[in-house]
Amino acid sequence: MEIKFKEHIDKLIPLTDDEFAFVLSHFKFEKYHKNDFLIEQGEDVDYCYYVVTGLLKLIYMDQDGKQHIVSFAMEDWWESDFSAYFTQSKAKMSLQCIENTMVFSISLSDYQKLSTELPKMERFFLQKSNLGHIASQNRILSFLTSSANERYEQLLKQYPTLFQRVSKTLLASYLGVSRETLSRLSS
Amino acid sequence: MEIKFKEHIDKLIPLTDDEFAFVLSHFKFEKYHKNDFLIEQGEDVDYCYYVVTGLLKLIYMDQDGKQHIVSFAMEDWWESDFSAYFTQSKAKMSLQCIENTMVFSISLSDYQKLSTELPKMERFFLQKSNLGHIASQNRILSFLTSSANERYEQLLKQYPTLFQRVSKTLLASYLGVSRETLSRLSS
DNA sequence: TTAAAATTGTGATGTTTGTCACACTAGAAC
DNA sequence: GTTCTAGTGTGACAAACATCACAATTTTAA
Repeated sequence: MEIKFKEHIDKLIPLTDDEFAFVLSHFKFEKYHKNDFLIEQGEDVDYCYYVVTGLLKLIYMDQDGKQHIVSFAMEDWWESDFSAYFTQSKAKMSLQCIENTMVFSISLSDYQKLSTELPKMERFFLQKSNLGHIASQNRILSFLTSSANERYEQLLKQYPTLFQRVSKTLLASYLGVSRETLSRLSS
Repeated sequence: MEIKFKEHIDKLIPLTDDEFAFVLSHFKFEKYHKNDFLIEQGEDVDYCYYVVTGLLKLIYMDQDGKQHIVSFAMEDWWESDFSAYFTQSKAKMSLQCIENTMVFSISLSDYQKLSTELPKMERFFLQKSNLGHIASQNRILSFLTSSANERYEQLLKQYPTLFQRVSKTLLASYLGVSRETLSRLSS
């Protein structure tokens, strides 16, 4: 588990073994089961998570009780309700396991401590945040430029493995169409 | 101009006058006219911009020649084609003036130098990036949960000033609906 | 194993939105 | 002033998509 985590960081910012041990001391390793909640809408968001293995969904439930998938979090992804995490406010979204999942979690105070004590990690978090921002912007672009059918094909191309791991109902919710419409799309 | 810039940074990370002078030495002050391009699709992206005054649009043009507004950049916003900027690749989007606009611009090498030499600024950029990521996620959420009509009302509530400054055609493009549909919406 | 729950496909129908067409207005350029 | 252009509203129609209903299948849990 730790090796995978180190390799993930090394891809952007190479660390010595000592540095990585120091990084690791700020994290907590946790195992969750399918359907467990890591974050629940309306409650405090104490941690940001790095997914080692498994699969999570970041969901928003609207007033009608309908679930919308803001994001899937697969292996090597960082996820949280970042807005609530950074401002220490109540969660607007829930983070729930689709599969059994193992994560490294870090509290906001440890995140800030680590960033200050080891500038390399601040650099790492900055790069990760920029990449996340870019990914979100691409998703916005796909809503602006593409039909449901095209968004479906783009997703299929970008994350081919997702389709064996996630129900079509969830995929539809991620794409922003009804499950019936998704079921009628070509390909 | 400089004072406004310093106050903007101070809101997140207070700087001494010396520190700010050092920051400023990495930036270039520029004036642009309405309809000028700061970034053109297909070309290099040499700078990231802080908008002092004025208004910009970040646009993507699809194969049919249709323009889609990824973002408006108002006073105090940071904007670029971040994907192309950070990876030093060709722009996928254009950044164009809606009004006469003044900016502070910074090259990627200066951005990296500044981040390294003054950790406070790396902290500042990290916080800005996180906020940008959160804003994008909220926009995604509005596509998932809301009709064109609701998205219009949300935008009206969040940026009431925008409506005196941009045409309805541009607003429609930002909201992801046709200009005719926007024209037919209530409120 | 067996009953209950979740998942998926598909028909019928209504709503939302896009596209094309045209008219009107206001401001910019000459 | 006049011409030109960009912006806007609106009708008619077509396409995309949502919703409701129901059946078939698979998965889950007892």
